[in-house]
Amino acid sequence: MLQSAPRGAVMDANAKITVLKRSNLFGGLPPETLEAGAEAAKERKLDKGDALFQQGDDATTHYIVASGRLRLDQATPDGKNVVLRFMGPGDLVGSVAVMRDIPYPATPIAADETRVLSWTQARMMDLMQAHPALAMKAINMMGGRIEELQERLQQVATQQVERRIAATVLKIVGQSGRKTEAGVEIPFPLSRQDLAEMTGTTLHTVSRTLSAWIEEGIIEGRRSSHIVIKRPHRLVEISEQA
Amino acid sequence: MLQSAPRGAVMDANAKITVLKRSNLFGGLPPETLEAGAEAAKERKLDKGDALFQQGDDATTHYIVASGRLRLDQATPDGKNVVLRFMGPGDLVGSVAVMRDIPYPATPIAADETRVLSWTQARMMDLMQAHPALAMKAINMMGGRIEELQERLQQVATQQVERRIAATVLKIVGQSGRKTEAGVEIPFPLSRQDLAEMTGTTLHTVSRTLSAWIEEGIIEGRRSSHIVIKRPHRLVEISEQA
DNA sequence: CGAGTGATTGAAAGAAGTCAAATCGCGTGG
DNA sequence: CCACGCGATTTGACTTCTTTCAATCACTCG
Repeated sequence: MLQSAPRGAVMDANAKITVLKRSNLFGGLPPETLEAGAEAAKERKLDKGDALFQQGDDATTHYIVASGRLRLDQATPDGKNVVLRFMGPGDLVGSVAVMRDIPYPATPIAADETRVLSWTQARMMDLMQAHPALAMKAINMMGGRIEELQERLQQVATQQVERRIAATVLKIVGQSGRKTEAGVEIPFPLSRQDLAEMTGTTLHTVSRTLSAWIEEGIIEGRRSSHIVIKRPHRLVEISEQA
Repeated sequence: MLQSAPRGAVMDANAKITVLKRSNLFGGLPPETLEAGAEAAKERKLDKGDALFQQGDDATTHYIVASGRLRLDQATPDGKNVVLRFMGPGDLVGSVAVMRDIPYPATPIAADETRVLSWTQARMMDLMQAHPALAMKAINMMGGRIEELQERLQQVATQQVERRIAATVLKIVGQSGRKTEAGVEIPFPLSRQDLAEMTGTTLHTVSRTLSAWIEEGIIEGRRSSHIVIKRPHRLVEISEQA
């Protein structure tokens, strides 16, 4: 029926509205705002490893993650890489750059098969004009991002590596953890390299640290692509240790 | 005349407008917006070392620095301290917390004698309602803060200490440097401890690093409260060195 | 089964932190 | 005006944490 729908599009209007309800930008707004937002949205599917856009591209589009997971990578001038954050359903991607009219400062890569909704700058402007609460939500969202960055800066600036890794794992667990029989599982692939680039260390140090945790029974066995935490409380202790 | 003006208030309406013109929030907005903003503003003077408010306080007030310099300190749960940034004339203080309705996440301390303008949450809301461009500017300001934090996170996560110190000194020079006969001067007191807390290192390492720079003739002599950079270009090299 | 990618681990080097002590500069009070 | 005391700074010696370098290993995919 919808001949113009992008390849791989499978979400109907209700599914889109459900996604928007969970999002930082539309969450808590009245139904007519959600409907207007859903109507204006396009859908796009990314396979694991695909980039949503490239760092340095002109920022023309707002995105919200519908399902799956994006890893936001920032390449440094000297060829290293920093993982700014992982983003899951409901998270806004690209909006800060679009609103400031600067190039995208990082590249979002699908950590798993991922679906996103998108709005052009113009459409989002119209939406914000028609629904002023959206602008307030945008401010709120950006404030949350600032808070998060300040916390990470503080961690990287003052804490030792093991604490940072513990805190990072716990944050991801808090955002995306799934309870299983064995413990809490991180439901998407998270490599040692990823953790290293999130915590500002090397994959070697991460590997050693996780090996020690496995030894201690804090997390589950080796070389499985999904990390399982068996003793979250112990991780909390590590993340708070003086 | 103005019996209700706070102690130490010395700015007339024009002086306030001049400050607003230079600010991130009001800069570039039409004269009537500036006038409305200036009219709604209160003034406050801080002596060196005074706190504008305390981390953890309810965020009820927006501030803009009129003159002087504030150091934004964040105390960590384990008793350390991180300097989030220095703020000078035109910079907004506290607004992120006010708009998100969360406690102030840090304490701004006057690094020197400092004057600020302030608006209650309600007054600022009225202003934003009456002048929609203000909300857009607020979004822009927050975006800039996010960018800055991402850059610092990247630095702390990937660069060695000397590079970070060099980059930090250069950033401060870019924001506040004054040219003198001897070189570029940072016109407010900046201790080794301050630099350490900005770069995530110890005052010992900062002291050693600056001593080496003095040795090399990059900056000026020791134990003077205002740092003078004699060879900025060399500092740029250090901040970019692989 | 072989290649390739990611992970693990040992050994050595290096960067920065900790501990400790001396020094300097400045303001205070005699 | 000068001695005293305090806080900031400098510096040396040592320790520790991380990284770097180098192999090896495990698992997955073709």
